[in-house]
Amino acid sequence: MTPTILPLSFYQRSDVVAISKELLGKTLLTEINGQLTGGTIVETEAYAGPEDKACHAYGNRRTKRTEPMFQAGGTCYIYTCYGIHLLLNIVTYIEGIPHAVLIRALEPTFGVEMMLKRRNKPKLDRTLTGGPGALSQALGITKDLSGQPLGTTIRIKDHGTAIASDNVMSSPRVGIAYAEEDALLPWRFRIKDNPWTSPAK
DNA sequence: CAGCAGATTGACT
DNA sequence: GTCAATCTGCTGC
Repeated sequence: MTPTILPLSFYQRSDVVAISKELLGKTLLTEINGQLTGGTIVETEAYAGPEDKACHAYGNRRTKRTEPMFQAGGTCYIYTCYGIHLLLNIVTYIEGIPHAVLIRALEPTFGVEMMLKRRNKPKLDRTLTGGPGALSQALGITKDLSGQPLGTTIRIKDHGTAIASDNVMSSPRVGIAYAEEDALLPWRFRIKDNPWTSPAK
């Protein structure tokens, strides 16, 4: 199987929900100081800018913080949450429309040793890349990478593994109670029965 | 094993 | 000053 890098046109479609689902099963890699780390994407979350109260850019709020989200699809948007956690997003759609996909969990496959070292963990377990904050730390992501295009330090590859829709579970997003009714939208996607996602509900 | 509090940085009102 | 798309560890049962 020859892995191919996803073309920009993949990200620049209007349906952020569809992109979120299709990113499941793809391989996310970072190369930092010559160290290649990453794994298979097993959990994502969709944020549809202007119409989504949960999104930082709701109502086209364009600020210094959300600026990268307004760039064209295929850009990274990295956000500091609660001061200590970095959250990795992939910007989608076209310039000026703040759509993004949050990467929530990976199944570690590349550079596991390196990721363990970064997370200061003795052995591989679900907490290595389970959750956006842990995931960013394991991949060595810093906010310097925010606003950068995919394809250099951060890459997503397609190994040809499509996830059948039967194997995609959707559920409400968490941690965004302030978003009111939009918090109930089932825009959190994960691969069914994959041990690297949080337990199925 | 469930539940809760603490950590800590940057941007917005 | 307050809030934010979270994780971890400690508590008590």
